[in-house]
Parts: sequence; C-alpha cells; structure tokens
Amino acid sequence: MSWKLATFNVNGVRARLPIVIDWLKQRRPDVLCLQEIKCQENDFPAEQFLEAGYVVNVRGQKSFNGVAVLSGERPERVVREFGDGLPDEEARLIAVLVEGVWIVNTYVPQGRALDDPAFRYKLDFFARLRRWFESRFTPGQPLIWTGDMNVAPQEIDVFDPKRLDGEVGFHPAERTAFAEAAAWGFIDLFRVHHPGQKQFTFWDYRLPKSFQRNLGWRLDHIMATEPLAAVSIQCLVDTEPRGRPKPSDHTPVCAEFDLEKL
DNA sequence: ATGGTTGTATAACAA
Repeated sequence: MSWKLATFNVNGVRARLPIVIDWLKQRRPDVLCLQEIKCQENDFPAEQFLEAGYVVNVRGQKSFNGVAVLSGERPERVVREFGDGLPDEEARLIAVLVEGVWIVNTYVPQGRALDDPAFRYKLDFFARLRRWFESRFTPGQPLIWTGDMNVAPQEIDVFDPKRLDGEVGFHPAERTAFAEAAAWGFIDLFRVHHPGQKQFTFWDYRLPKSFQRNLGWRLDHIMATEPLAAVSIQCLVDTEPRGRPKPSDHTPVCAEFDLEKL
C-alpha cells in the first residue's frame, strides 16, 4: 500500500474550499500540505475536512500567509514555530510527524521586488531554514520539506528563462539561497522522476490566459531526504484544479512512496 | 507599457 503526500497553495482556503474538498475526495492523499490559507486558526473551515476524514493542524494569521497540514492519521508531533529565538510573526511554517515521517510545510516569502526589504527577508528565510534543519534533523532520517518555495530552481522551471532572468522568483540570489538550503540533504522529487520535463505549478492570474498558454513557473516542490527519495514511486503535478472555475493560481504537486521499504 | 487578476478585506495591500 503506497503512501501519498501532496502540496497545494490554495490562495485562500475559504475561497477554494469546494475545489480543495472535491480534489481531496478524488485523490485521497494521506497528507495534504496547504499554503496561503489566508485566515486565522479559528476561521479555518476544519469541519469539512474532518467530515472528509482528515485531522487538521493549522498555523494561521489574519488576511495573509498561513499554512496547514491535513492528515489521515493524527500526527505524533506538531511544530508551528522555528523556536530559534528570532521573531516568528508570519505564519509560514508548520511541521508534523506522521507515520514516522517528519513533514515540514513552508510558505516561503514571495519577495515582492529586488529593492524591497521582503527580498532580503526571503533570502534570510532560506538560511534560517537551513540552520533549523541542521539543529533538529539529520539527512539520514525520513524527512520531507514541501510547500510553495516561491523559487523556480532551473531554467527549465520557467516559461521564458531569458526574459525572466533576474525577476523575483527566478533571480540568481534566490535560486542560490534555495539550493543552499536544499543542499543540507534534500532531493527534488519531481525532477528526479521527470528529468527534462517542462512542468509548471503556478500560472499568474495577471498574465492573460497564462494557464491556457502555459506561461507558468515551477514554484511548488516536494523535497525528500535520501532514504525517502529511495522509496519514492512517483511525483507528479496535477494541473486539473488550475483549469476549474475560480481556481487558485497554483496547482497541487503529489508524491507517492513505499514506506514499507524504508 | 511597469500593465494584468484575485483574496481578504471593505481601502488598500499582497501576490
């Protein structure tokens, strides 16, 4: 029996509730990581997910950001803060231990613009994450780092690498920052299973017909340590929800594992 | 050209 994990930036969980619930019931992942829920914990529509058979853990804030993990099994542990002594005001991190696997779900800052303090905050967020991994985990344990990383790692991961070179989301500094965090011990599961495939997870609302024209970016990632990558069966992007009415600007990424071989 | 749309809010801000 395979074990399935998915990540989905929903861009407002209340606005996206019909799509997310419908998708969950069809795909039945064991774990679904959400980003940009855009609500406080008390406003999270937990009941519908409970009815669908999922346990809900949320780190929310008013209006912006916010992450959640839905899981078929109740997590043995839940972590909602870095706990590194630095300010942790934005709801961008939640981690759970489920069925022996640590799952770290992040909504990495978008960065806004190169000359905006948010861009430096984004770079620092990756460095902080790397230190956090170093202090709490080892690359030899089964660990997943997933979510909206807001970085397209390679040229193949954006629709026009020449035009977008240096833009936020594809700037060399943030590609390096992401790569250095991942170099702690993570493998990009989609790229392992689909080398050379141009496949996006985000299509900007502001570009006319961006999804239909496939003018997208691969910003959402499932990163796994070596033991988990070794038992991964598949990793794919499900573009179906992006084509629905009133979609998120992102679409889910899914991975499948044979945990019995761990 | 520095545009465009969407969600949370209920005027702007963030993405």
